Amino acid sequence: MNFELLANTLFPNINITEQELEERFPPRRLAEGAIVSRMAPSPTGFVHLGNLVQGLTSERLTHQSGGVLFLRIEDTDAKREVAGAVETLIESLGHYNINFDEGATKDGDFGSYGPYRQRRRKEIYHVYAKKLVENGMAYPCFCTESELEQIHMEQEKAKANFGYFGKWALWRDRSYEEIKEKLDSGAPWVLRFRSNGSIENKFKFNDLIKGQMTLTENDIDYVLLKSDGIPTYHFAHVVDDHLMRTTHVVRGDEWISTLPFHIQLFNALGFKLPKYLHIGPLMKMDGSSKRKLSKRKDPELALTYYKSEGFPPESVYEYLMTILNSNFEDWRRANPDAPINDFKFSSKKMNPAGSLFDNAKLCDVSKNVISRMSAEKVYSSLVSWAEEFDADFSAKLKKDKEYAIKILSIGRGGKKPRKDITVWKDAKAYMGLFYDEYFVKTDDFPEQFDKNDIKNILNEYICSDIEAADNETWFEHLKRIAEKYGFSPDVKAYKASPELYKGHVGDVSTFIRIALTGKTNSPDLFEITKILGKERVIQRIKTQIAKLGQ
RNA sequence: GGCGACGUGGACGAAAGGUAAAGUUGCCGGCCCUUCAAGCCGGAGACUGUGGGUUCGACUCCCACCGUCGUCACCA
Repeated sequence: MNFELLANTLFPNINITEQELEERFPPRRLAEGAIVSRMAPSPTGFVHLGNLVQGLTSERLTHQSGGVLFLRIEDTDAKREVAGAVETLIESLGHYNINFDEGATKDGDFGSYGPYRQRRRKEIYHVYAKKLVENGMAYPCFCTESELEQIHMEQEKAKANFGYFGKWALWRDRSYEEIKEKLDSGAPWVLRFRSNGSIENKFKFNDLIKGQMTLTENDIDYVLLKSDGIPTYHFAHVVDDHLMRTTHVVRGDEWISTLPFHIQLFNALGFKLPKYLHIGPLMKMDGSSKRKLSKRKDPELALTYYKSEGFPPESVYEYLMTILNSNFEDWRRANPDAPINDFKFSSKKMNPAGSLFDNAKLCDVSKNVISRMSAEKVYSSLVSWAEEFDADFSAKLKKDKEYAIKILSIGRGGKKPRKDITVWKDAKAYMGLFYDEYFVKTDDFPEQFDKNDIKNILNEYICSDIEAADNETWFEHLKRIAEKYGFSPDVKAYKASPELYKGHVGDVSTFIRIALTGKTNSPDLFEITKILGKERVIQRIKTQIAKLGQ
């Protein structure tokens, strides 16, 4: 077989040389140890946690090393492409502080290693496709879909391995004449790799996350170029990551099974193999068994879910960090206020297995993250969330910013801030008591107390100096009221001999709390009183007394 | 079915052959106390998937088995 003739027949119009490409995309001039990595998603419009996990890992690795992070759009499957997907992607990742140094942008490219959309790189792939044909390492295949199905069925029957290889590789060793004839008839064809591997051969491979793995050589003649001349993922990956000078490939571990093929391709093309980091999948409990988070079944896979629930991006980021780097939690405990980028991210600390996604832990992390924010920051984040998901609430917050910030300042600051808000969605219920329109009574008075006692105490309270100078003075009033109605002003005394009292000062404050906030738990009552103001306090309590009178 | 990865308390995960197998989260309880979802203290929960082997000694190394997940497309 004259491979050169075949190559020229297949690719008659190539007018760039490999040499020219090498020169156009020279090795990057970066400091020693600088990592070049990328995100290479398909533009399906669906951005999920897996993307984030992978993006976060690449981002940290590159930027921490003074390297380059770029965005490449794997749009080789036109069927799955969704308009506006690139924009969504950049926005979603930007939301999590993952920003690119180069790559695809909303409507173009930025950087000198492009184009960064694979479909615009068709010519480039063909240079290498032709080279492979010339070297006898690739050949056209004219099998139809149904022929391929037939092969699969026969393999199933024969209990053979699946795939296009060995005697099943129908077009692997056809003559030039046969190929030419098919070609002239206008039959569609794909370009297949001519694998020289054998599944008898195993080899060791070192993955930066999985460690040393034993892999089996690939013996399948995978498709390199689809019938439309667009490469498959495999071919595009190898060509692009070579020309874009990627040093580290971070991707999901579902790719491990085709890794041997990728390695084969790198070798066949004479490219240097990048380092690989294969990340385990995010799992979820489904009944009693684990499974990979699924796009169809699990809304929590989509990044939009976290946004609409009102998880601050920082919370999701920190939670994923606890999963990605096992020493992150220890670091965070030691440095509660340090910027997250001070953490030294290391691929060595990544777990080779897939982890279960734990919503409870995410919530805990989120509570902590929000509790450490300043009231200003909470306010602005909350408002921007509400603008999108709760217009009414957002209007209310914006109408009186100072008031909102006063509310959000309760129990904030100091070493041990309160952790009342987990997600922005919760904020309305938490803050609602300060807005008459949102004020709802959710709890009732404890049944063991006499209604008249409660009424009397509430009455007495609004007659007292409820706007006391300080918390202590205020609490003194409360104690006096308690005493007057047979409640112990001292909790210890009450516990020592409960039979002497109707209750204790804590119960008294519960009455006021329920009347004032509608709930059995709330932040500090004195603080609340100061914010609500005397008139509204009196009004709420009077309303409550009236209700009790019925 | 082939191939591969993974298997430490409910969850996340330390311990890269050496004392009672960290810590976080969740659960339970107590304390504190003007409430609590906060804080403090404590508790339960693991014969490190199973069975062999190497070793003075194994979560750690080797073998087998089991289980879970992934993958076997002109999808990525």
